[in-house]
Amino acid sequence: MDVARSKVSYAGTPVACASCQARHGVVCGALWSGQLRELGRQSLRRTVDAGSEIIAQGSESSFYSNIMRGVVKLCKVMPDGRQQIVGLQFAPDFVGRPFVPESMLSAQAATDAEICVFPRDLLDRMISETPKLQRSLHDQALKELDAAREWMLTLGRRTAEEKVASLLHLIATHAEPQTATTTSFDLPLSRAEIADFLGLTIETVSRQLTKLRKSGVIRIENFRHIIVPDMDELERMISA
Amino acid sequence: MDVARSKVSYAGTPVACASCQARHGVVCGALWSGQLRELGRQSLRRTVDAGSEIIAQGSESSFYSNIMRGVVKLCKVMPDGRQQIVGLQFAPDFVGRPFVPESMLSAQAATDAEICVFPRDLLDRMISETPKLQRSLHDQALKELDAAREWMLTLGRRTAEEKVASLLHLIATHAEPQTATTTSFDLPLSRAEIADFLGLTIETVSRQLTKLRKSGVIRIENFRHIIVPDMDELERMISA
DNA sequence: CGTTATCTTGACTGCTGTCAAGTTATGTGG
DNA sequence: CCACATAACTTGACAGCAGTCAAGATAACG
Repeated sequence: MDVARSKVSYAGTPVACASCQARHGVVCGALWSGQLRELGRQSLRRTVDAGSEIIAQGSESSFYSNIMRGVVKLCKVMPDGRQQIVGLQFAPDFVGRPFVPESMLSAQAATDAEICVFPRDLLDRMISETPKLQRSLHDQALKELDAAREWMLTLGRRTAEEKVASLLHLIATHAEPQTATTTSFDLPLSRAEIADFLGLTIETVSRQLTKLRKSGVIRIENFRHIIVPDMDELERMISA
Repeated sequence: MDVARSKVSYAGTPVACASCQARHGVVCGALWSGQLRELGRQSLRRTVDAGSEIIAQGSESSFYSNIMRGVVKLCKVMPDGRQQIVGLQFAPDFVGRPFVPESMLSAQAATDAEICVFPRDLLDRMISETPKLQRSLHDQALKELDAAREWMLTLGRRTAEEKVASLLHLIATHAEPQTATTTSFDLPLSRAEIADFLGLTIETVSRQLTKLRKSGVIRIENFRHIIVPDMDELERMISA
């Protein structure tokens, strides 16, 4: 792991867990206090900069993580350099591939992020001992599968304009849920990353964002900040 | 379910299970004999014609299935008719979405097929009582997730030629595993279905198949039967 | 204030889609 | 067995959406 670019501190006791973002998340929410204490003892928090790699594609990883803050992108790279983002994960999601140590994809921080790292073999043991944890991780896998298949529809059958609208909708609904029809958020991805998520080029992404801006569906401030005056109108762009 | 187009017979005893294709599959391989007997009592075999629907998108399904023979396609349809195949399943795979009765996708037989159908609430109960079964289904979900993400790379970043080669490779490695470098198989999908799996049109699929045939990578007999003289050469077309 | 990274915009190319015609396989009725 | 109809597939001509290449604008950084 890319320890050089991260600040490390020990989260030695459940005291640290008490106020944790992921305390009631997929993993920790399924543990009883003794297990939580043991996991807390063997876990550590890392602050990772945007762009730094948490798991490398093709490598053996002996760790799992929980996302405490920030956004993590899951990415596949081809030998010739083409790449495709195959998933976005938000706090307090779990990151890792249970049961298979070798990762077929890379996980990188898309934004500055904070993660809680713990040993693979410890969690694997807890999974086998804790049906509730197994069920919880099973649920998370199924949700990721649903999301992946939904995105396959976007990649295979939507136009560039619909793709960009789909991404904005995904971010808007996952990053910071709001009640009003007006929504605003910071994009956790650069134009290049958006292109890699949508199967487009940077230029096409930029052009479609401009088109959505000129048609009044969104406003853009400072490249990264997006304002959606009417979410219903954005949803109509997706036609599904 | 589309019972009208299927022949139904009861598989009342584990005797029927003894010679079953799925006996050691994801579900039945994880049950002890008492459970297997109960599941056998409440399950029934159906022979389904190619094209018939097993689960409808947006409907509540109270059944799960095991595929005994044939190929099942998982498909998402947009309101305007565009559609995307998001997964192919082969015997002895499990079909269904545990824990969520409403299906966000349709499952249809791609070829004539035989499936074993059993009640959702019964299996859900067995899952909660049987850690080994939970684990087995968790494994299947993770494998489907890996496959879905691999296909996202194909949909987003590969050319039409690479997409068609990827599909042939997928079928060749899943349908009938062979040892020799020469491989041959029947396509379980029509040109239209291939197009819906690859995010292309029928015409582009046809053109790329012709191109692969003229370049000697494949031979085509009777539209559906494909011969791959050298699998390595096919893999080189995919560049990954 | 200069340098660099990121993003936008424009001109043009080309891959894939659209539309249409032709071909091959399959099934039905005479 | 043949004539016909239908469905599935292939091929060709052309169009258009998204990619490529290049220049310029904006923001971030030292």
